[in-house]
Amino acid sequence: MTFDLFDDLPEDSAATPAIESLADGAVVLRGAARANADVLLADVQTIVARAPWRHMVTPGGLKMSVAMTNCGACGWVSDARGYRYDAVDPLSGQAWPDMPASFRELAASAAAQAGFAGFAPDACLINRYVPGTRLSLHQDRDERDFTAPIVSVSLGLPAVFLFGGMRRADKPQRIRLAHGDVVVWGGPSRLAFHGVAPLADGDHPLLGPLRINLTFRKAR
DNA sequence: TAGTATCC
DNA sequence: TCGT
Repeated sequence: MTFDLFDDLPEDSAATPAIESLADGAVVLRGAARANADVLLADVQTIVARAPWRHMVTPGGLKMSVAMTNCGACGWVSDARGYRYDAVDPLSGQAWPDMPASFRELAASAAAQAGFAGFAPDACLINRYVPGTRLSLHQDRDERDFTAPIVSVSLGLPAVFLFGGMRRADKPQRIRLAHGDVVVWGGPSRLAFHGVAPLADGDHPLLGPLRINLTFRKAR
């Protein structure tokens, strides 16, 4: 029997190519974070113990549906004053938790596989999605230096990632991201509009009804 | 990047 | 305008 090797692959580990190209400078690394997912998730729990999940408020005064926290030298924050990176967690008045080695190593390895050698992120935004929550189309443009890529790690429930172009009006590609998938975008696509479609219901073996996303940036 | 109205 |  020729296909025995594929019979037991879980649904989120389809026999797709390891690397898929989305655009110039943008790739999906299928399953790149799967092997270390348990370590990554344990590290998320440690971070959340010190920097709890919170729903940030946009400059327009609306509460975001996705819960967030950060680790690293600086963290992305949004409030009535706007979007920015801050070395201090406004909830605790303390520095954000250190970025774990598991995070740094995964981010650097994924970036290198995508053609961005030497990626050393100083910020990791951690997003928690429950079914029904979404992130509408936006650009990551609060960083000081756009030469470094963005590295985005998907854990838990699958999501539809929206990857657009340089103009908000550009029709986004819809990319299904499963547990362990990593997206890297940089260079020509560094400022591409992107977002996440409303999360579908589901129950993940490790996370239950949750999706957790790690987004690594070089903010300063 | 304040605050609000409105729409895809 | 990383929101509804």
